[in-house]
Amino acid sequence: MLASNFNVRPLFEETAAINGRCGLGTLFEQSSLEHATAGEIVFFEGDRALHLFAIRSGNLRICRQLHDGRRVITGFLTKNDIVGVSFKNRYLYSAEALDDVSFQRQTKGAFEKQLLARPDLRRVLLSQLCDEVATAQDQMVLLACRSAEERLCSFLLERLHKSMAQGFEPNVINLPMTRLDIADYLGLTIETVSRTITKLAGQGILSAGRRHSILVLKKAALVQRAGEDDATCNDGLDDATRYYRH
Amino acid sequence: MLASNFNVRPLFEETAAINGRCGLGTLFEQSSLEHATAGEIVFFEGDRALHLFAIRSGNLRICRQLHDGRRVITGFLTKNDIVGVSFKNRYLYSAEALDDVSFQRQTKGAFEKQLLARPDLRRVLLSQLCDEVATAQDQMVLLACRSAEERLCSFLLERLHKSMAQGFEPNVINLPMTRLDIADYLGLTIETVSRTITKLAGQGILSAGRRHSILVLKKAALVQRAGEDDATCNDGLDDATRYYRH
DNA sequence: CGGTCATTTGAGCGCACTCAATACTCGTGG
DNA sequence: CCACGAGTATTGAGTGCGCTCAAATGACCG
Repeated sequence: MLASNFNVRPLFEETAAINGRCGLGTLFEQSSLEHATAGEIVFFEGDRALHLFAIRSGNLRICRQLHDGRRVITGFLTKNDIVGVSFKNRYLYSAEALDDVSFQRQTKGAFEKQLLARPDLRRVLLSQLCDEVATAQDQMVLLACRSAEERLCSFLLERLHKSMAQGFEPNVINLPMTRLDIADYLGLTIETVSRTITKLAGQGILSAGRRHSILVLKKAALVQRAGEDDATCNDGLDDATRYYRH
Repeated sequence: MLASNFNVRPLFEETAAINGRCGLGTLFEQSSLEHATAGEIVFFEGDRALHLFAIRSGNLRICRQLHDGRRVITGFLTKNDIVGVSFKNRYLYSAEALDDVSFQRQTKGAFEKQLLARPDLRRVLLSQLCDEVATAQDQMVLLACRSAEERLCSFLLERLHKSMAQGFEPNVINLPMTRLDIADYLGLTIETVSRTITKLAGQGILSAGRRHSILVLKKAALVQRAGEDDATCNDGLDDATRYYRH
């Protein structure tokens, strides 16, 4: 195994800023636009991994299915994300549309070929891979030792940042996924997710208005209940001596 | 985010086979050998990430510490592993010696510079990164929805494969880590790990002899209790139609 | 307005956790 | 070689968080 440790945020913002001009998405521009509606599956876990996909609008969930029916969602994708980067013969997970999705596809061969001529994009690819490793490790920490409330608060904050970045009203969380999706992402049941949201609303921290949007009333309380918020803690870090004991 | 899906096994075996001749380890060969003993910390979470490390012998644990004292082990490293690959300013985790460890180090700059001249090694690096992403996602599935017994059986099988690959006697699991390390890796408590091992031994599946080695008596039972074993299921897959419903 | 699906709410249970005590391992020194 | 001590592991008792099963309510669409 190779343990890595990558410059997530700065590079991510960089790629976000240059997307459409220099991002990996440019490699898909000659492909025709395809569409999927809520519940449609772009590709299945186990399918031959022939293509990569660039999401242009809408949202996807990335799922892994256990043979007994249990499901884990390992991530949610949205505009400007790329999915299917792979050296493996078959996809290790399914990609399913949460709502109306439009995307472009590209064969693996053509993608790799174009990449050979673009050292700058190779670096972007690497940085996004790194981002993914870091995200996966954060998720491992969350799943390994956090309570239901901590998990949900963490998730809601993450979503709040995404929503604000996408231009939603301040303090409004946009949730394109269902409660069941959230549960499968956080390693909880749908009932526990629901109960926890209700509890937070009862404490005046949230106001769960409609199904797919939640208003945050006390962000500070949310941060506190999330335990140490990964995002805010791992970000700046330019000075030494941090939070560990020994 | 960028969701990836990589050719884990074949590439891994390739890198294992060529290690010492063409692997990433060659980039460390001019460095002097350093040593650490059990409990020593090679680098801390939060330290400036200046170096990469190539493990030459012994075992390490990779830890993340939460500010309230909880700890998660995200992986174990051993001979021929590289740690510290990073575009980030600071390490996101600590690396601690489980036993007597010898390693070589290399600055990030020198590593990257040498890599520029070696497209073959760039590919190895990428493949190992992919391996790590796949491993992390397997772990997410394990942590999100498996019982204590499933987790432990999964872990023991994983360790059994590693032990046999390293030339231990057949069906003997070598465990360089403590029960607490195992617990922090599997998202359990030390008591639950201990109880589960006792239970499996009582059922004649294991024989927990000394502290750091376990004899497997019924491997099939272990596989069955692990649920679907990720390794064996994700491996071959050359034919279509696999285990999902829809 | 009715039907379907998503969500909420309730009651009860069980797995894994916590706290606590005991037993084992292994290294060290008498 | 044995006795001792510190760290590690096992075992026991009891509890609680999140799960399961079940029913009611609410949202959305034709």
